[in-house]
Amino acid sequence: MATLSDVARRAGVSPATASRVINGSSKPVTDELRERVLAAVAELQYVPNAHAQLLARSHRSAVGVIVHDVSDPYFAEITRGLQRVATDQGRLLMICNSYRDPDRELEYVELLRGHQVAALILAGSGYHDDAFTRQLNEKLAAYEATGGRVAVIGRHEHSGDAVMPDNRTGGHLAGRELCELGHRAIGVVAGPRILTTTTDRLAGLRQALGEQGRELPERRIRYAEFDRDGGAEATARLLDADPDLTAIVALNDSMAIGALATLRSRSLAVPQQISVVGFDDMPIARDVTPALTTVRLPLVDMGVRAMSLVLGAQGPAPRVEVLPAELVRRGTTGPAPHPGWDTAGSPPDARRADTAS
Amino acid sequence: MATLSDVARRAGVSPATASRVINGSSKPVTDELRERVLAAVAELQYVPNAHAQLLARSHRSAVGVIVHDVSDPYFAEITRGLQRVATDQGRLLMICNSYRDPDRELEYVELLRGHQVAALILAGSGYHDDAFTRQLNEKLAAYEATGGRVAVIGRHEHSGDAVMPDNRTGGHLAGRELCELGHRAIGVVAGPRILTTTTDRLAGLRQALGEQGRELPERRIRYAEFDRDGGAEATARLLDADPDLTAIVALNDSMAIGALATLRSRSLAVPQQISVVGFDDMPIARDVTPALTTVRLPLVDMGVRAMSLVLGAQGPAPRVEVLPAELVRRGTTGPAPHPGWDTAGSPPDARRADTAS
DNA sequence: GCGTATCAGGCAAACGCTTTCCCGCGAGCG
DNA sequence: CGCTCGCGGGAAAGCGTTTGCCTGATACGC
Repeated sequence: MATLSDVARRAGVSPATASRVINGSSKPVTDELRERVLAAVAELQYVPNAHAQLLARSHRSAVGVIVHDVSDPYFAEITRGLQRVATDQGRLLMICNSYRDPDRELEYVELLRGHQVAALILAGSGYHDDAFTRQLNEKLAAYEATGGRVAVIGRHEHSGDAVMPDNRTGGHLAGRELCELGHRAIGVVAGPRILTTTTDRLAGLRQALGEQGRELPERRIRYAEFDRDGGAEATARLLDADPDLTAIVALNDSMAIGALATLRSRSLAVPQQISVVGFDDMPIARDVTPALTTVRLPLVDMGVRAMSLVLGAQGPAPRVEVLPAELVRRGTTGPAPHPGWDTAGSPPDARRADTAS
Repeated sequence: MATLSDVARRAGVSPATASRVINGSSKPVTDELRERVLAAVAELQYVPNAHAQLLARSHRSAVGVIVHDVSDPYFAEITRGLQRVATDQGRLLMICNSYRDPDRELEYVELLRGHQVAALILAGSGYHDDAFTRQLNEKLAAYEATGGRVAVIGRHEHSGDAVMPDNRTGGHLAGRELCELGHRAIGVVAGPRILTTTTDRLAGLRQALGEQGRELPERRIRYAEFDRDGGAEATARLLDADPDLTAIVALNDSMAIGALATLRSRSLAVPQQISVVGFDDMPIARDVTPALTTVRLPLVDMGVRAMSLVLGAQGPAPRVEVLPAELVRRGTTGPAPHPGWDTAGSPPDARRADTAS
């Protein structure tokens, strides 16, 4: 690889001058030398060594991002928001997938710190795991102590800046909607119980049912991976145990899509026989049939806010921005097929009052 | 940030020794000193400066990847394959999104070169743009000249190692299938015509029709963005111009999903009134209703192969691996509603011979 | 007891760049 | 005409590591 000195030599100038020309230093350079340097750069196909540059100007500019999985639409949307702000400010993003492995998350914090990122953003649910939470907090504190900025998205265990989707209210919205539609036998297809996102959403749901004097017994909840197949499988287990369910809340849209697949394979009509509510409002939600009723989270905006927090002025106290959840009614929800006084029997095939999308 | 010298000072050893302890050099160090260094590392929360390390040991280890958009399922799958191999070999991946902007692609090649990546993988369609192709080839050649390895996925304009999905045969499969089902009025929802992927798939399709003595006139093709909304819009334009279409080929699954949305909004029954074939077999294809008939590409495998090529032994000649496409029949295709001898009129609503999924 | 082989550990030179500081030169001013 | 000032350009000191090489000490053989 050609180096700066190669360029300088070829142009007949000092490395200092070459450097100044190449990255437009404020120090003036005569046009003639500038030309010569530029010519040399072109001839040698010179590209500065990024590591050497970053070492020399100890000027942190990149931002590190740790998500569970960028290819998961939830994070893809958040990342879009992060990118938008970062690009506007000429920042490079280093994105790492933890695949929901706490250890990997810890490793990535170190890695990114080692890469001298100016800030660190952790997106995605936290874990109910005190040992891990403590470790992570220590690492983040150490990082912040050296001037690094930190923001988290969707996890409350860290004390710094945070952007929080209102998972609890979202769960509440889903619960209330189903109650109002007359559903009583509601099953929940949940993500891993170790995730705070799961428990937060569950708590809101439970509260909504509670307000109607109902309960959400543990036997009506199935925990599985937070993806399509997890949703399919959990739904199957749920139906096996309790075939009279009239509604299912999936704690994210991927799981909801899996739930729909299972329902389809069992020939259960949605929403005539059973209603389904998702969570997140991923883009695909409107394209399944029937279109998915779900709780919308402003994902892109969450990314935008988090990046703004971290690149903006350092606040005196840690700031927490809570972003609202919103119910989006589409085609997978409808009135409960069995009125409350009827607890058994399959729904009459007549009720085809489709609430089309 | 604590530096190696800080650690060394605190442990009462030289930086050399500290370094040796920290990255387990082959050079022996007494247990006592080792302990002291390790203790200092822990106390200071020391993390080595990655840039300094990469500068010092001029040992390229990371691999650069340029894709159109990781959050697009097509690339997400490919990336999964890339990751798998890279992780196995302890390589870090730097992934960049070009968002189908050729200039950005060029920039990223430079950026990654600057970051001293050991290899470069470009995934995603090439462009019908000679000036760009030449420029890219120059840059890649310059990079290879300095010992970098290069592989491309799904583009033939580069002369180095390549992994190619068989787009042409895939298009052919889709075309033949529809012909065999008796479709004559076939519309195409295509991606941007500047992409080689678009034209390759189109060429295969055209050939299949040609073998049946049919044509694919330009008026039955609409070009749009390679995503859901592009597909929806192109389908609308297609139907407006030619309401008698009995089948639509979308050149990728995202577009197919958009096509289905448009058909639904126009109350056209799929596949009874109109058939749809997608391309790629993204995970979501089986979850729309009806499930999408599509041409499967071994996306993960493409990633695996490309990374293996680039990390494996340098071949004498550039290697090209062509991976086969395969038709996956699901629910969106069925026999043409109008027999060939009838060229007008809307389909009789009686033919409900659903080929269920 | 001396010389040599062995071994742990330190010194210092890279790695490729940025940037401060300094120097020489020509112009402007008194 | 001499002095100062401004300006373009170069020398060199880092930035934080790694690592080849050297040194001093210890152990060993003769």
